[in-house]
Order: sequence, then C-alpha cells, then structure tokens
Amino acid sequence: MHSAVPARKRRKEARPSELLSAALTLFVEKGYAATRLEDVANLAGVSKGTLYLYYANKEALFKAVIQEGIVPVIVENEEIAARHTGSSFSLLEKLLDHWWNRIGCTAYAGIPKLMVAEAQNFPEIAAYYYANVIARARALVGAALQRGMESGEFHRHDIELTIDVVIAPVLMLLIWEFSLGQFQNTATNPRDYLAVHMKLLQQGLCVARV
Amino acid sequence: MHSAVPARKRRKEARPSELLSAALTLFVEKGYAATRLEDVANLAGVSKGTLYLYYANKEALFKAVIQEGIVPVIVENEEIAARHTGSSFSLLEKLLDHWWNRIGCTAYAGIPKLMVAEAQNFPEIAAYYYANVIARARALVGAALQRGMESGEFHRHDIELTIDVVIAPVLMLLIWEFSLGQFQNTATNPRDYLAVHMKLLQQGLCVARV
Amino acid sequence: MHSAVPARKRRKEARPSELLSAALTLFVEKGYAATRLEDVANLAGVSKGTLYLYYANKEALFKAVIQEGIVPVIVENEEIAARHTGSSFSLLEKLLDHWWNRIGCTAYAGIPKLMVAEAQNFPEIAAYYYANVIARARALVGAALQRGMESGEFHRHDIELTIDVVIAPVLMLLIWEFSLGQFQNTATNPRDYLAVHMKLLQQGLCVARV
Amino acid sequence: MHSAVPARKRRKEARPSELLSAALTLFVEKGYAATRLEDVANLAGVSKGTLYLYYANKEALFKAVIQEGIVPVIVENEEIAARHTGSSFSLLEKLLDHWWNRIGCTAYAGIPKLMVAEAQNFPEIAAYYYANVIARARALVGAALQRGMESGEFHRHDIELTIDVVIAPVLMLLIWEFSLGQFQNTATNPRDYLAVHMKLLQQGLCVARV
DNA sequence: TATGAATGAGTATTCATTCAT
DNA sequence: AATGAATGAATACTCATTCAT
Repeated sequence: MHSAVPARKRRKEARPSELLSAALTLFVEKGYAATRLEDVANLAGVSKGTLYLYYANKEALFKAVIQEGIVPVIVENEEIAARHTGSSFSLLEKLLDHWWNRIGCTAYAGIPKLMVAEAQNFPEIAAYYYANVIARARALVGAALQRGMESGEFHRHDIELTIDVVIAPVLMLLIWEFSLGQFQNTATNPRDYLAVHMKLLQQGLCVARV
Repeated sequence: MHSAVPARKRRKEARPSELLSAALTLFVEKGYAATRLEDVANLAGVSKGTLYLYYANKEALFKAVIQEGIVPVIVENEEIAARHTGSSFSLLEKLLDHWWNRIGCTAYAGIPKLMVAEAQNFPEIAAYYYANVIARARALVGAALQRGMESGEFHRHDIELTIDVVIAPVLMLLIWEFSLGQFQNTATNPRDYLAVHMKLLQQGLCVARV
Repeated sequence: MHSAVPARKRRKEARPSELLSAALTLFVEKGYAATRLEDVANLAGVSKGTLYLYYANKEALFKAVIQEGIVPVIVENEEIAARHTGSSFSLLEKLLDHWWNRIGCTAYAGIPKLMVAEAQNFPEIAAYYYANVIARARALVGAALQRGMESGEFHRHDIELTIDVVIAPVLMLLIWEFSLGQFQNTATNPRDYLAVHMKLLQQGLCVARV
Repeated sequence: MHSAVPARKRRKEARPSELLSAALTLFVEKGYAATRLEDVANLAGVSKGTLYLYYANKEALFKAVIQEGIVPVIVENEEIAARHTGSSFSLLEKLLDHWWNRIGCTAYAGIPKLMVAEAQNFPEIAAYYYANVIARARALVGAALQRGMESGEFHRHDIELTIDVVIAPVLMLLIWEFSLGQFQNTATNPRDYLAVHMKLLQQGLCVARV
C-alpha cells in the first residue's frame, strides 16, 4: 500500500509535452501516415483515449509537434544577430552553433526531415513552417551576408543563392541523419561535418587578406 | 527488330513503364502511404487488377520505381569519369552536368525526396539505394577530389567530409523542390543555384594560382 | 420542515430532478444513442462523475426519465374518471384536458416520441411504459366509451378499435411536434387541432338527438 | 466443381436493393445510431467493404432508404386522384387503400416510424421527406376534402386541421406497429382498425342524407 | 491479359464508465 | 459528495489484395 504505482496517474501538466515527444519520435521514425496514434499514446505511457483529451485528432497532434520547439530557436537567433558586433563570418558561426545546440543535437533534430517528407500532405503546416522557420532563418543569414559583402569581408555573390548554399548543408545534415544516413556504414560525425562546411564557406566567401 | 510489332504487343510491353511513371508521380506527390494503387492504375490508364499482373504488391511497385531510372545514370557517370582527362574540377562539373540532365530536369527528380521520406519504412530498399546510388556517387566524387588534391589542384581536406559538402547542395536542391520549395514565393532557378554552388566550390577547393 | 434547510443540502436533493430534466431534454432532442452523458451533466450544471452518483448508467437514467412524470398523470385521470358524473363525452373531454395540461404543454410532451423511437431497443422499459401508461389510458377511455354506448349516448362500435381512434390523434400530435412537425411551415395550433378532433369525435360517436 | 456456391457472387445489379432492404430492416428495428453497417452488410449477404461500393457512408445509405419506396406511391396516388370521378369520400377510401397495399403491408411500412425517430438528427432528410411525402399526401387529402365540402357531401371544417385528423390515425397505425404496439398482448388488426377509422370519418365528415 | 466486384484487416475516433483525489 | 483525468471497447471507413469472369 506504500508506493504501489497507480494505474492511473494524473498529470495534466506534463501530458502535452510527453505526448508531443512521443509523437515526434514516431512521426520522424515512421512518417505521418504509418504512425499509429495508439503507439504514440503507449510510448507516452497513456491510453489512446487520453491522447484525445489533449489533441483533437492526428493532424492537430502533427501541427503541435511541428510548431513546438523550433520557432523559439529562431527567435533566439534573431536576438543573437541583433546583439552581434564582431565579424560577419563569426556571426554565421554563432548562428550555426546555436542552431546545433538547440536543435541539431536534441530530439527536435528530426523535424526538418519530417517536414520535408510531409510538406505535400500538409500544405497549411508547411506554409507555416516555411514562413516561421525557413524564411526567418534565411533572412538572418541574408543579413549577415549582406553586411559582410558591404564591409568587404565577403566576396560579392547573389545573396539569395548564397543563402541556399550556406543553409543547405546544415539542413541536409539533419535530413540525412534521419533517412539514408542510417545506411552509411561509417557515420559522419556531425561536428566534423559542420566544421568542414564552415571552413569551405570561409574560403569561398571571405576575401583573402594578403 | 522490325518495327512491325503489333500495337497490342507494344502496348503490353509499355505497360510496366506507364505504371512506373504513374507510380513515381504519385509517390513523389503524396508519399508512399498516401498513394492509392487505384489512383496509380487510373493514371496509367489501366484497372486496379492489371497493376497486379505486373507488380506483386505495393512494395514491389515502390522498389521498381526506385531501382528504375537512377542507377543507369550512375553507370554513365562512372564511364564519364573513366574517360576524363582534364582538370579535376572540370570533372566535377561534367558529373554534375550529366546528373542534372538525366535526373534533375526529368521526372526522376522526385526520387531523392521520396527515398529520404520513406527510408525508415523500407530499410531494404534504402540500403539498395544507398549502395547503388549514394555510395557510387560518393566514390566518383571522392576519386575526383583525391586526384585534385594529389595534383595540387585542390586544398587538402578530409575526403569523406568534403564529399558531403560537394554532394549535399545538389541533393538538397531536388529534395527542396519537391517539398518546402513549393512554399517559397520566389522559386530559386536550379541552374543559377548550381552555378553558385560550383563557384563557391571552386573558390573553396582550388588552390589559387598566383 | 423548517425552511432553514442549508442551501447545499437543498441543492443536493434537487440534483436528481435537474439531471432528469436535462436528460429528458436531450434524449427527446437527439434520441437515446446520440445523447452524450457529458452533455446531460453539463446541462444540469454538474460534472460527468456526479451523474453516476445518482444513476448507475445511461440506461438507468433513461428508465428514470420515462418512469418519472407520466405515471402520476394517469393516476390523476383515474381519479377524475372515478369522480365523474356528467355525460360520457364530457368525461372524454375532461381526460383529454387534464392530459394536455399536465403533459402536452410541459417538458414531458417529448416522452411519447422518445418512447416510440426507442421502444425496440429497450423492451423492458417499453413494456413498463405500455403497462403503466398506455394500457391504463386505454382502460380509462374504454370505460368511458362503454358507458356511453350502454347509455345510448354513443353509437355502438368495437371498443378496442374505437379506443385507438380516440387516442391516436392525441398521441400523434405530440409525436409530430417533436419530429416532422418541425418542418411544417405553418405549425398547427395544438388546441385547435384537439378541438377539431373532439368535434369530429362527437359527430362520429354521438347519436344525433333529433 | 459443379454448382459449388461461389464465395464471391457478382451481382452489381441486385446489390443496391438488397442492401437497401437490409438497411431498412435494421434501421427500423434498432434506430439509425444503433445499426452497425457490418450487420447491414451481413444481412444483405455481403461484406462491409461491398456496402461502401454502393453507398458512400452511413448517412447516404439512410437517405437512400428513405427516398426509395415511398415517393413513387405518392405519385401513384396523385394519378388516382386525378382520374377519380365518384364521391369524395370514395376517393379518400381509394387513396387509403392504395397506400395500405403499397406501403402499409410491405417492408416499407417501417419508414414512418424511422423517419419520426430520426427527424431531429437528419433535418435535411426530414425536410425532404416532409416536402415529398407528407406535404403531397396532405395536398391530396386536402383537395378531396375541399371537393367534398364544396359539393355539400362533407360538413364544413377547417381544411388543414381536418387533414390532420384524417391522416394521423393512418400514420399512427404504422408508427405503433413498429414501436409500442409490440407490447400490446392483443395486436390490433390493421384492416379492422382502418375500417373503423373510415367509418368514424364518414360519420364525422358526411352530411347525413335524410 | 484485363477487368472491377468483392473482401476484410487495420486505424482514427467517440464516449460510457471508472476511480484517485 | 463532487470532480475530471484516464481508460478501452466499439464502430465507421479505407484500401491493398484477390479472383471469377
């Protein structure tokens, strides 16, 4: 009678994030359609019915998974950029670093792959994601590039295209990790990969100081 | 070898590729799970039952879609590399160019995104794809990089990581086009994007000739 | 018997009838199956759990709704008949009048339609309703008809069938009001309808006094 | 190998009416909500999936059940009225007779009770039923009454209310039969019931010919 | 070969009921 | 007594697959 684990735990506060975490895991692992809500509930340690107390349906759960977690990091990076004073290249490094610590090495790392896989099926959510994550990240990088080109720190290139080249490998890293990367026998070390990316970027972008 | 093959026969032999083409379209557009075989059959202009005369089941159709089309291009690129004589950078350009003409601007362009989205659900197919497409493409790029570094044309970097940095933007371009790229209001021009990619690559990789 | 009963206590005793009233409203409006107990509880201003303190389950609540309310009116009509002294037709008028005042123009008016709709699903309750409402009402009307025929006031007809003809329009009125009557653009006035019913009945039943 | 009953019978033509008939039976017996589509399918001798080949969903099946069967009878009665030449009362008799033969003693007899029970849950269908069955039946009876009153055959009464009094017992008979009538130990004989109804109607309506 | 009617396993969702607080 | 979080049985509906024609 002491601390017998109660069959029915009451934890209204904690439920949403437990469910979201379980849903993220399974959505990333199996994709939206192949994820059974009962499995999500079980992984979160509750029954099917309980899930519906917190999320109206599967799509609502999916939306919550996407909206949660990444947007705050963009906000933080916007603040980092606003406060930055050093070289433009070091700003790019800071932004990348923050993204990695808050997304890349956390459970949220699977979201980009999930969003890419399901974009066509959830245009509304994809549009939201594009506007609130992608577009804002691009604006941040674009501003840093602009600043660097104006100060003579960077070579001049088309800004939009350069943004793509800067961001793509970072996104690709995460997408890869949750898809075909699993079949690579020698897994790439993400930190090394990013280091090389930055190194090449530096050589490609920065005007050599003779 | 005459061209007097009866229309009916020709039709019959064309069926698989009509089905494959329809399946590719829908798999890319909706994902594996959300694609209904009846829709595939209708798009190919046959009945549901007919599809089963050619492919044992949905998974077999998916395998065929993936296996078809891309592997031959890798073979062609291997031949291009074997015959190549100029600079290592120009080899990279040739390989990219061929890939673009045979995949990037064709219906097969959607396969990378499809494979990324479904890799976890079809480990066997993903492994096949990894071994026959990814690994071989990496080997080609790796050999070109190795050659360039040995000849002094390229800076020395870790080969594996550099391969990632070379390939990632190319893959990303296609993945993007079939996912979140749809929500970008100013669509990136793929050729411009690739040109910038190569330009940065050149600046990052190549030793400056004073 | 003081009126100093504490508010809380009074509230508690009122619960069952508040629940019954809410249940009657919703059962009549939506039918048994489509009525959610949570809605009943909410309409009664209590929580779902509280409902179960008073009624063991949905069926028990349904039984209580049916048993409550109508049986007492039959008892009252039996007393009216016992005390009656005038013409047999005026007794029929009195019985109808009482029924109308105690059922027809109250919230209980919906019960006949509800009982008709659910009779097959709840044979036990339907049998109870038949025995305690229908059969006793028929006996009352039958006795009045018998008396009138014996006294020469009414034409002679088969009693049982005549009972049907007398009662049917009255029941129909209520059933209609809670079903298809809602779609009639010119709603029938119930009092006028009953007046015509009685008029025709008089003409059909009563021997003309030349 | 001779006439082994095929597990899968192909009978596209016959299916809809078989399904409709099974659905009518169960909807009338259990009500809309309590009827399981699998039971409907089984009663029709097919599987769940087959039902969906013919009706998009439960509601569509319900609609089809209601729309089927009764409307044609109204049309027939309209033709009977148009061709009629004798007394107005004999027209009423003809209309009733036809209704009884085509609805009252067939499987469609359960529809009025079904419609009454579900009217609130399917306002759209109820409105359709009201417009195409009830309103047209009332118009027919109303015209007969009007004609009789104008010719001096009938007493003058308010037409609308008299329509109610004429129709109500006929509807009530069927509603009763499929609900509480089941609990009556001495089942009323429908034909006798209708005969008394007409008799009383005649006495109530018709001007005595001295 | 080709068809498309038929099947039934599988899943999202609802809601009566329970029970710890 | 009262609450409302949690449960899980039940059912509508989908769609890959089969098979008689």
